[in-house]
Amino acid sequence: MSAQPVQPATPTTDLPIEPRVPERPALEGLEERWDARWNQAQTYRFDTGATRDRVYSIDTPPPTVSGSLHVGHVFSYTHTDIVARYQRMAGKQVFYPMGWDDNGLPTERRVQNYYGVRCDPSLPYEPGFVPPHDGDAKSVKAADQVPVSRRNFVELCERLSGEDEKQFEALWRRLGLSIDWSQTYQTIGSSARAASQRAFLRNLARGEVYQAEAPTLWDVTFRTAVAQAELEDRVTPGAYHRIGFHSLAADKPVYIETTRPELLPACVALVAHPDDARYQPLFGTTVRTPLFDVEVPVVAHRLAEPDKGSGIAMICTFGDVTDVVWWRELHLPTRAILGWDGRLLANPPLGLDSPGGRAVYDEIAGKTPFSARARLVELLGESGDLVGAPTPITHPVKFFEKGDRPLEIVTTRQWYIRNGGLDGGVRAALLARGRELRWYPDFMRVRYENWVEGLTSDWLISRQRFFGVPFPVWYPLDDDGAPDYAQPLAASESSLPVDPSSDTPPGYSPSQRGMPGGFVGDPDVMDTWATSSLTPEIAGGWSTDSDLFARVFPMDLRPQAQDIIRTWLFATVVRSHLEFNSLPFANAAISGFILDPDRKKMSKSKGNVVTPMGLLERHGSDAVRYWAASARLGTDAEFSEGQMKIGRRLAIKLLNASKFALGFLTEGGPRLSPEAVTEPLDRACLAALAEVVERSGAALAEYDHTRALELTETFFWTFCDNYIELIKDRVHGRAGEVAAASARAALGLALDAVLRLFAPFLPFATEEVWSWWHQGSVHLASWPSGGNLREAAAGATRDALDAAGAVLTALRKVKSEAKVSMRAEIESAEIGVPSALFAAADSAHGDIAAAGRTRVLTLTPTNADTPTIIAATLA
RNA sequence: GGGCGCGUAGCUCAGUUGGCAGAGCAGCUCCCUUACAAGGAGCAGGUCACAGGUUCAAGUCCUGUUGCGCCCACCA
Repeated sequence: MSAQPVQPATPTTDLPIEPRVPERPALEGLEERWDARWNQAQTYRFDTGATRDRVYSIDTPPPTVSGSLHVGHVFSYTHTDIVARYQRMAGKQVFYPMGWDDNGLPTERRVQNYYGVRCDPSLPYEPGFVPPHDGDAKSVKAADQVPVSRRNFVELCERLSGEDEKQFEALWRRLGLSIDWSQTYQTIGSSARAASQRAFLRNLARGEVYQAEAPTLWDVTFRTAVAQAELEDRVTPGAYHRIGFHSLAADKPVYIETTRPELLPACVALVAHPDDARYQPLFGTTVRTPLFDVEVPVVAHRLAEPDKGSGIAMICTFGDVTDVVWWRELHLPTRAILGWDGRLLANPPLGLDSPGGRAVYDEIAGKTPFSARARLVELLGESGDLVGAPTPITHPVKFFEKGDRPLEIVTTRQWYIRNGGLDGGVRAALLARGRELRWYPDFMRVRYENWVEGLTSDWLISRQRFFGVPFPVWYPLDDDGAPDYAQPLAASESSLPVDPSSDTPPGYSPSQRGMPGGFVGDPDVMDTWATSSLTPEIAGGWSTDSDLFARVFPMDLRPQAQDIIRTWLFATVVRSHLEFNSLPFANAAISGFILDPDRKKMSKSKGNVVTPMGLLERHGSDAVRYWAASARLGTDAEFSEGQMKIGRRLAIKLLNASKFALGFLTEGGPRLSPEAVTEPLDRACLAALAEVVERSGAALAEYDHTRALELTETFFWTFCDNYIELIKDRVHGRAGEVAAASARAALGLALDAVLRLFAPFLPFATEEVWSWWHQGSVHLASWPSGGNLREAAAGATRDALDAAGAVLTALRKVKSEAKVSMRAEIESAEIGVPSALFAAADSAHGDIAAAGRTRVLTLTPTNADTPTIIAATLA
């Protein structure tokens, strides 16, 4: 994406230079200026020569390019950037790539709507294809979309994604993400397809993927199988229909209650709980289905719930996943009636033989379940088998998360990856991986464990779609032209990526496609998670750049949202566990969501929608980052422009305080010599800062950015409001040159450290100030050293700073109560100081008196907790 | 039905191994301009959801209750 540089940017020196401070420092324009400079200087470029122990690698979430970025993205990507910037300053080479997710249904739909085309893998590639529309083809009906080959479709996708990527990159740059823009990938790109197919082939060779013909949850709109991870329950209205089955063993009908009477022709048994005395006499007998007159057994199973409906249920093939369990465990026959299109099959199922039953089935064949139900309810009413009126209820129904019609269950041949859903050993190993991974916050681990423990099937990775990564396999055709699915023909790894719909398997010629004795390509594509579960491998250059891969894999960090732990995180762990027998990353940082209770009100009154770029322009990027940084990982945060204003104020304060401090460092270059710091107050300030440096760095190393920011911010306000005020007189030289030099050196040392401390949070303001008096970037400077500051403090504690600040507060209170200006002079004051603080306060006596404009200041030890005003006389 | 998280000042939230309840914002009273009015000083404001228990001592640990949010769960 970015041009290749001649050589990696040299980490430039951060030696101080003669400060050049603007007359009126401002935040405006800093984003454009510094983004351009960082880009030009390759500030964030990953050094591909760094050894693994010096590398910190991040498995960045690839945003879906067909969607749009919102404040939630700004929020969580800022958290990651803070980590990246801290690790870089802590001495690591940071591998911080960016991926674009353009694989999957959202992109497929967007390409269709944008260009007016649809993907048809049976078509040949058409070089130079020009789509019928370019920009708005939403009104084009599905039937009028121009069919194109898969390769053409993928090309259009890449073209469209390219536009989105530019906008996304512009936003990330504006936000100040320190991404290495030479490291980008697309999930539908060639290398991602190759990686996805390579991983599949290796799984296949080791027996970790397999095909099975089995009942599968099926979306009738998209006409594709759906995986367990993509399901969601929606509470949906329905109705219990009480229907009588004719019993040969009992003298009256057996009543079941069902919400899906249209599945009556698919009924293969009735089931009740083995302990249910009402139905025990019927176990082992048979009943006949109403209307269809099919003889079915009455069976017992522990999953039948006595208090649900009438306590006895009909088992159909297949109405729900419980039916599948019953069917499998009780070895029942199959009477499928639903087709891939979600309509009832044209022909009645096996065993539906009576002329009367066939006549009824003919009436509903080809109908949707909805209309078949309506007709059957009529017929059941007429025959007297339906008792009373249906009882309306609401109940949870399974949906594809992107679909809007209930899922059906259809028997199909699919590919599965063994993920522990059916294998206790694999499951235990994956649970162990979950414990091996360090989670931030730790309780998110439970979501992983709950999910793995609740798996009921292997991971279904095939989708009956056209756009996506195809399975790199073909099937030999026998002499009758029937495929032999048991003997798939695998592509060679060196040929990847392949498209079996247009490429030819090894050992065959193109003319043998579809011919007896020839071959046919696997028509399906992989689930999008089957590819995005390989982001560490794709970004890290697995099998394409083994040198890079060895330096970055396993990654150090996976940042991601909490709602895709069961999908993205778990799937990535599965693939890495199978391929490398390791975790794909050592740490997982889980972000919370953004809550916006006032969004409606805000939009209404202001008449505009909150877009990320608008926020950045309105408040400044540092301000928005400050808001994001003030929320902890894993915690939902309130969208708060008020918090952004506070961040903005902080950034401006930083500019102004820096301007003040640097004003005293202009002559003869900045003075950062620790030996010059001799005054107790100055030493105390540096001692306090040393502690902040150490605690803040420790917090960032543990992904606790809120703590780090809070520590730094608290120190900074004390620094501005108390320390600077206390030394103002002295730094001007009114207490002599030695005392002035001490203050100036301390100011310089403190400012230097404070800028580094704030750099991960406020990259623009800190870089701006840094440039006033340093060569190079603050973002390539090292994290400040607490030890150096302690050395300059020469054994002092922070007590003098705290004590002097507290006494100064007392003097300010004198003026505040007298309602006079803080500049007003006090003739004389006697302040009682807690004994424990007395020596510390007394050591800064001159500074306090000067800052408090008190001609005669007397400090007296007392037993009170805080300094108290004993006597004061205004001048 | 199971699990996880949360409940602290008007609002948003800190509160570490139990040791005198904190910050910011909002509010109130003041101070204008020699780094900064997108500034500064001061003040006021809490039954730590509720009920038990452990302890010299509980916002913090244990048990239960309750409210809110999220995740999972088997559609008869």
